[in-house]
Amino acid sequence: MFEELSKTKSEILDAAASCFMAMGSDVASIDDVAHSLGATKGRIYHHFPSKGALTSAVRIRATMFTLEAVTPVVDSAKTPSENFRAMAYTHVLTVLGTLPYHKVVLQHAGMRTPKSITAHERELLAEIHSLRTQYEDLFRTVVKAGMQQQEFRQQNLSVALHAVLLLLNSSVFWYIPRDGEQKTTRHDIAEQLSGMALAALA
Amino acid sequence: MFEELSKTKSEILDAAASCFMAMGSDVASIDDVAHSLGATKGRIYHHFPSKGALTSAVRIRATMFTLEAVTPVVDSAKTPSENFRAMAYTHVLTVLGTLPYHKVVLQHAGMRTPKSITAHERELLAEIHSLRTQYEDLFRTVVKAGMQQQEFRQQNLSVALHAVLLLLNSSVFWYIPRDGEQKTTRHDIAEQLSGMALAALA
DNA sequence: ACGGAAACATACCTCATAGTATGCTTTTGC
DNA sequence: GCAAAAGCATACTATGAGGTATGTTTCCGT
Repeated sequence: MFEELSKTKSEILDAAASCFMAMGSDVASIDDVAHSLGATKGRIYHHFPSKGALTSAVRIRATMFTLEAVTPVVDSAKTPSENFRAMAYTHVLTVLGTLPYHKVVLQHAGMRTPKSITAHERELLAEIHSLRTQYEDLFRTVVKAGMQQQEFRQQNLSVALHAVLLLLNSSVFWYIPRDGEQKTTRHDIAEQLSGMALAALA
Repeated sequence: MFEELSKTKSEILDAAASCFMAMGSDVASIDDVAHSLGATKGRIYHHFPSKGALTSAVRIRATMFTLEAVTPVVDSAKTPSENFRAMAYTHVLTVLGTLPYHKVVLQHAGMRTPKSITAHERELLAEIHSLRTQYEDLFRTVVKAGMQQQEFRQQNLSVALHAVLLLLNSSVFWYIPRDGEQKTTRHDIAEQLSGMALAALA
């Protein structure tokens, strides 16, 4: 399940994510990704069987980033409010650190499966769905607990969950990494967005 | 500027928006749109010079829907909180009523200009940017006033604005129009999301 | 050092799709 | 009623991009 990713595969994924972020994963061609690496198609098709598999790998890794970062911050001893705030803050900070990957994820948000698809790609899409569900459940559990303990307002859980998660991802749509990139800036954004998300629930 | 849209043009735009929503505006072909109308490419290319012009027309109309719906609800006599809540509610309700159009808009959110582009398409993209800026300013003004009058929390305006607007659009990603479609459902969603957006600011 | 496998590059094929050129049908203006 | 323009279908072209087959180099184990 958790494939070991070699150095070159990681490089290819980084380049693919950047290209897909800039041009859109449907518009950007394999040649574009290869050219951004100073290479040719052969290198990419040696490691990935198809373009769909490549984009799926990017989306899987994106969810991995946030999943591995947010999971350990959940502390069953703390209150739902405290947990949610810490999770939200970590989420935003992680997303801002791996921006291209998550921009690809949001490009495919709420889309149907592509026109033609192989069996292998179907498995990858199923894995993506599984990972995203697993990650969403992380927040769903906390939000649900918060509502039951009267810390959060009583309202439709799914609607509130998706709304809050999208609010936390809002920076993906406009954030542009600066050259002299201070951690304080990302910190401020993560602080503000997590605060807004918490307020939207409470 | 405000082109009169004939009956057939409106039909084509509706079909295009539905196809683009289902398959993605890059994946769906002109033939797909034409086939969903029971027609052929000739009909579409007679009314729109290129595919880029068609998608731009969809995006323009999407912004028009919300712009024309939300603008009249702003009442300078009311408080920023009251104004924002009414605007947010109207926004969500309008979006849910013209869902395919807004799904196309969000597909293109935060994307660079396509690879090759004509002069006419450049004008359309400029018009899209102008309309969206005009619409965002509608909310920006209210949110800014709310911060100055201490009704809203003091925080970065642009970050808060984009976060709240995306929260209000969150339903686009998961909402599926039901067959026996009660207005109450849409009303509930709009009520909840506008309430969450207001709480995120206050 | 050497055989073989991995890691690429190169050249080519194939096909979907945006766009065009043309012809037919219907409506409209006078 | 008739010419002319609008509305649309059909057939075709052209090109970009996904994918493959094969050659070439680098790396590694023994």
